Amino acid sequence: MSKQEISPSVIRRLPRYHRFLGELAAKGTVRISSKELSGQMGLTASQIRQDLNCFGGFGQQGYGYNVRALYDEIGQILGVAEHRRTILIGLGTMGRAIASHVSFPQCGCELIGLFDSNPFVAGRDLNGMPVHHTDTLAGFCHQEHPELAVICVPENAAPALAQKLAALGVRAFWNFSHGDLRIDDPDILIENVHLADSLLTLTYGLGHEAPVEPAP
Amino acid sequence: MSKQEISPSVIRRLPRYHRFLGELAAKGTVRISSKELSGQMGLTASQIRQDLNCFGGFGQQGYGYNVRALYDEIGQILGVAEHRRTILIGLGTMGRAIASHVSFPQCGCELIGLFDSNPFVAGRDLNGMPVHHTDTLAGFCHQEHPELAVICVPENAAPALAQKLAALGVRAFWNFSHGDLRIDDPDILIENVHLADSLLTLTYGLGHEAPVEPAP
DNA sequence: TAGATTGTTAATCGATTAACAATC
DNA sequence: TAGATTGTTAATCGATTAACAATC
Repeated sequence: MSKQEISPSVIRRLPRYHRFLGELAAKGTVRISSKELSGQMGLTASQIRQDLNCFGGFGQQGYGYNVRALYDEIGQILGVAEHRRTILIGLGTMGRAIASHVSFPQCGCELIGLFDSNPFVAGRDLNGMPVHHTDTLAGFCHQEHPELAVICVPENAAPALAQKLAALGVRAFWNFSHGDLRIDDPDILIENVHLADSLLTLTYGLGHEAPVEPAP
Repeated sequence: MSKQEISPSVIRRLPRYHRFLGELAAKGTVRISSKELSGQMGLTASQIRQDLNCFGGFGQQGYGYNVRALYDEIGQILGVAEHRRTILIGLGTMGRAIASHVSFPQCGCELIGLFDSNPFVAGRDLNGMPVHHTDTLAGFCHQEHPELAVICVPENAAPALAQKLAALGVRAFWNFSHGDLRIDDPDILIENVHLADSLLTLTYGLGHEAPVEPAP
């Protein structure tokens, strides 16, 4: 129950557990054993039990886990029912795609503001939400106190923007600008997303096929 | 020089090294020590030297590493100069953003075809590239032999599509559909991108602030 | 009760860090 | 040469897997 020190590796796996359990629940599966789940997720049963036990005994010997209850527990741990006040800055292709494609409410986030520095974009709408001009950011933050900012501006604008937002009270950054964000305050959370990094692992993988060499 | 067995953790760090070195090179930095680089990247110098030595001695004692040479070496290892024939299927918001926002050439990939199943989208253009109808996929693959497919279709359509493409010779999948892809062939590479998973780590982090408890 | 499956401890494995001799 | 910094080995740390007693 108490939150001790959960290892980052475990935390990174939680959203995936949550997704799989959600799908099982949607399919009407009532109970599942760590063995069965391990088969579906491509993990070991041991690891699943180890992971879940970081947070407490959610299962029952001889039975397994109740899918719905486990789904809810993990959702609770992640905070999917929160309403983290979230803003998104930069409505280029990527910003628009993130705003439309990512389900913020399902991630415990409430999108309360969209911003762009282009006067032809600011003033318009996106999915029924008004887009504000970046110049109004400070005033907005003083009134609305967003905790989380999604950064979709060009690389050169990102560091200064993040610095400014941090000073305005934003405590977490989801960064899609090329180039890693770094803020010295250790209490500020930063998640740098680099899609190209992900693609490059495939490029690497394709380049090293069947490197079968004759034995020495 | 020979490619032995490089650990996945090292491979996942390579794109980031490549990015940082590219920026240093662009700034005109000629040489860098593992210590200096470690400071900039937030790693230990030890880890950097360990990582780079998986591939051979790129540095020079008493001097450090030549930025440009190291950048080129890592690019070489990743395969950034390749021309992996790549197709993208599904031109919803996300598909369009990926097509525009990700620099495929810089990742060693050549985008040779865009596909969508919506007849109002197929036949049109995206950034000067024609969008084909998904029905023409088989014929296209027989002629053009794409190796890599970017999957941006809805979750329910993704598994069947991937299966079909795998049968048509596609060897790597970059999957943006919600829900993990799994193909039993171990030679097929799959990179499942789940942006919501990344956002949820921030939600989790925000929810567990200052859990300072009184000492027992 | 017998069977199944967890929670949990112990063993293994891999990845990171530290240390230092080699060498530019 | 002296100083710096690598390449590389050894030590540490953390994460995964295996095993099994507890228990539903």
